[in-house]
Amino acid sequence: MTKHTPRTHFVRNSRVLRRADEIIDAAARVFAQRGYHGTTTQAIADVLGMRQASLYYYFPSKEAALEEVCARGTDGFVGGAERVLQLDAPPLEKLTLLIASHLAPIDTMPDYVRVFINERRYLPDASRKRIGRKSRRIERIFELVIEAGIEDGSIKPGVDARLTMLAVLGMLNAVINWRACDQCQDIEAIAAGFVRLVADGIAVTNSAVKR
Amino acid sequence: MTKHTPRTHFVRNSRVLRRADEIIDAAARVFAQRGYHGTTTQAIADVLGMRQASLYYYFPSKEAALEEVCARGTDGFVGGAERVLQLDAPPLEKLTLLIASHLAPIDTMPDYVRVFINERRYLPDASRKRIGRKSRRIERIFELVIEAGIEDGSIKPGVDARLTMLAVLGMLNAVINWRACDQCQDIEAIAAGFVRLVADGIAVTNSAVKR
DNA sequence: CGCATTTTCGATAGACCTATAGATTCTATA
DNA sequence: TATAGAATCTATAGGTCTATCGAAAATGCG
Repeated sequence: MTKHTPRTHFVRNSRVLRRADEIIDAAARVFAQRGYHGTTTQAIADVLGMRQASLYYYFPSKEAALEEVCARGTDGFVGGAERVLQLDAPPLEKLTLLIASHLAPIDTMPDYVRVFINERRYLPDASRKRIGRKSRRIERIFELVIEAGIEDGSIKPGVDARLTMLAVLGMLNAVINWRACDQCQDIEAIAAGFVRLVADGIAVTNSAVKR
Repeated sequence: MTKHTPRTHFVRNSRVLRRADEIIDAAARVFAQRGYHGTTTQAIADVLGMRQASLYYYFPSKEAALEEVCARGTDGFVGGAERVLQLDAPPLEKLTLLIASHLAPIDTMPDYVRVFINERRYLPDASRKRIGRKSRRIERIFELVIEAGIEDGSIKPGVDARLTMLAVLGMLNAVINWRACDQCQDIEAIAAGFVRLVADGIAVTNSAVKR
């Protein structure tokens, strides 16, 4: 009753929510830079100019902060992908939109995405599985669209949908790791380049000559 | 003079070398699984059934072990890529070989590669730069081969060599992260699938109809 | 302004981790 | 088998980190 018990971890008014947001944002930044285990709660507090202990008014543990950062990282992806899947468009166009949609969070919230990609494996079992489900859902959406393309004849029949999906997601997720240091290409150009690569390949197919 | 000073860290006979190898191998395994900062020297010792303190007979620090693991991780890549570059073959064939060659270490020494890819950023400045140079060399080799293809007309003139290189390395390096959990496809099939994707794309180019 | 509530703070317990030091056991050889 | 040197051990200093607790400051409301 009269004990300390900040109910804040359960009920949250908008002020608390906003401050919690700032903390999550700082956590995302530091986790992204130094990795989860390489990050001290002190470092997170430093970003905000507050004391290390004060963080615990908003979050029960460092692990909980990681969980929240990862959750926001995935949601950026899932929402967009799910929306593209619902569209009424030919598969190749959907794939184009999926690629652009997947690059969006990488562009707008790179820290969250980076943490989601690189640090989610350090989550406790329960939440890692939850995040894993979303992650597999994203994969499945790419796979479904590619399969649809094979079925309607717009994608080559021999193509391995699963392998292609893994390849495409691989190149997309890699952007997170080179965008920072590389000559920061604009995201539209990257998307366009990827789409051309995936759709048409880079080889000059001199079909008349070759067969 | 008569002090303890095990010279082992500097002079190494073959016995010491072999044991050091075992330790590095254990370190690679644990680093790969839990990340550098998530790994305790105790966990490395556990793998070998030896005491935590005994590791320090072979290595001056945990950081030095990471350095060695990363070095071996890169060397697997660089050697192969450099050899392919020297070959006298058309660019597209070189690219095919580069892809296969890059997948080889991922297949045969996944722990080292994983650590190299995910943990190298935690190396101290000096060695991180050294590793970084090798890493950039690998990128450059892919880029050179693609550029050569553009010049000799076997690769489409509009292709962005740098972006393509980043895409290809992205999909290749991603293999490390799904090979373990996914239905472990054989590496040859993965290589073949990637080559087809990169060279020809997945879209049905109904050139007669489309233009 | 005075009081209740919310938010932040200082201090630190308790756990854990790297790396060192000196003792001890193992190994090989004469 | 006695001995030197190599390899491993036990113990722990010294440091860091998370999370807690109760006090203090800030906030907002009557």
